[in-house]
Amino acid sequence: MPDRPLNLLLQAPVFRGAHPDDLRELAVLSTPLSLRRGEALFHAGDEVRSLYLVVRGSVRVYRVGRGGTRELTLHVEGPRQLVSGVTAFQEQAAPERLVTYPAHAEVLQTPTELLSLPAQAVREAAYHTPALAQAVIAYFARRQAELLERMESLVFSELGERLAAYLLEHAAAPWPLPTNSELAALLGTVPELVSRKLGEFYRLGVIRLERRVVQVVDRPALTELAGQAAARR
Amino acid sequence: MPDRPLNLLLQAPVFRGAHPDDLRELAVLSTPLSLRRGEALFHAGDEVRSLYLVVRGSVRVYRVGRGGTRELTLHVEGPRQLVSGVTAFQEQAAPERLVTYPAHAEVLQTPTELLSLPAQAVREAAYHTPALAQAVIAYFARRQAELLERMESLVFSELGERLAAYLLEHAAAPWPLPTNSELAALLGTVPELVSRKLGEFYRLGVIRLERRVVQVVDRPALTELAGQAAARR
DNA sequence: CGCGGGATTGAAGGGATTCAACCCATGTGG
DNA sequence: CCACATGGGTTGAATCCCTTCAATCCCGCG
Repeated sequence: MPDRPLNLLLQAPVFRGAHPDDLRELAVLSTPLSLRRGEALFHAGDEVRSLYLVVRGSVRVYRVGRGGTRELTLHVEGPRQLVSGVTAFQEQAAPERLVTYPAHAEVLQTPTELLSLPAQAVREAAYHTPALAQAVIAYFARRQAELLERMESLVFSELGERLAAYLLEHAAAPWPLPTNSELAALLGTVPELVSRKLGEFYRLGVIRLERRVVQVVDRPALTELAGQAAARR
Repeated sequence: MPDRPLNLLLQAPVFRGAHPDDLRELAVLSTPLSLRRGEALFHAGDEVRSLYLVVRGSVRVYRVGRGGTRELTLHVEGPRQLVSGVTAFQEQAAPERLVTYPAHAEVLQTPTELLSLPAQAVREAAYHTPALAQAVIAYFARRQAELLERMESLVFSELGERLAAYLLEHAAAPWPLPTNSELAALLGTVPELVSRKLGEFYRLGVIRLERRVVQVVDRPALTELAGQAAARR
């Protein structure tokens, strides 16, 4: 089916409200790619040429610090979400100063399917189509609000609160936890601490944990533990 | 002079590259206001009706946490900069869900002069004028990159490194320090710690400090102290 | 001269970090 | 079928930084 890319684009929140005609050209220019868990989509410092729409699977965008011993996950993007969407709109300040990715991106699930879109073309489309401009700008604004929330919880909340908030977000049903390393990167800490805190919650009886499958038992208590980290939801 | 607002708008980086005709309508709708140090521009939770262009003076945008005992300064905006620029572009998700400021804003200098622009009109203008859309989007992208830098340094660097980096940024000549409270809010900590670290740097001989006027004496050493927090500049 | 806001300093305590050891499940190859 | 390697996970202990509360100091100002 030749216009499947177009449908995918139309369903992405970044382009919400756009008319099919606005996206037809981009759909033609898009190229699909499929990666497996652990594979890198790009590295920090690479030149930005394209942006990626997740079709299936998920991608983690992260930065490394402390001489590589530590990672901070900025976003985890699932289907219909954009990777590097904001960066791709940075114009280069000078001809010799290339725009580069400010973070790394790696694939979390096998298989993960993506649509690669040329950054230049997307920019052009957004500038010249009011509906697209509106959607992109609104998307950026949402993104920034999310980043601020993230930043605030990292600065103001302690690890226990952040972990409790994380657990509450996914508490609908028992679900398998990511590895402690991944959790640590999400929460801005190290695997050891995640292990300790999880054990603490377990001993308190607010969660059940068996073979990495976790279930929230005492939601009020967990909400209490999340403190103000959860107050905003 | 009736078209002074227009000139101010034309000089703002947010609207860089715009044609005067694109901004004429906005200039007419703008209203000037003048505030003094300590006065609030808006509070978190207020409905977003306008965005502000700083003409003279400076404005601090910050969030409070830990039950009000602690503040985190997100940005300090000077002349030609926009306050609440990103938030003002958030469309309301539902008719009953107003868009509200996610942070507080207060004036740092007396006098601070601003131009208030109606959010709705600015949005419309940006959507329908390609040059404006381009400028606004580029501005958002830049802003997000800055936020990421900020977030990274808060997560990865220790207080001493952040303070050293801050001092280096302003090291061109001796200059008067803000109060310790303001510094603390910028660095994500409390005034006591700022005092301690400043004293430490002083005893190390890397800065001179007299009546709140600071001067970087040993720049290499300070760069060393800033560690990776300065490596990216 | 006393007042008040900010700055400094001390001390107690807690959370986070780091390094290291150990466990456990899985998978591989002899 | 077992030895072994591997990658997580868990736990302990030492240390460090940050936090918090409180006392004191300093300086400008009425």
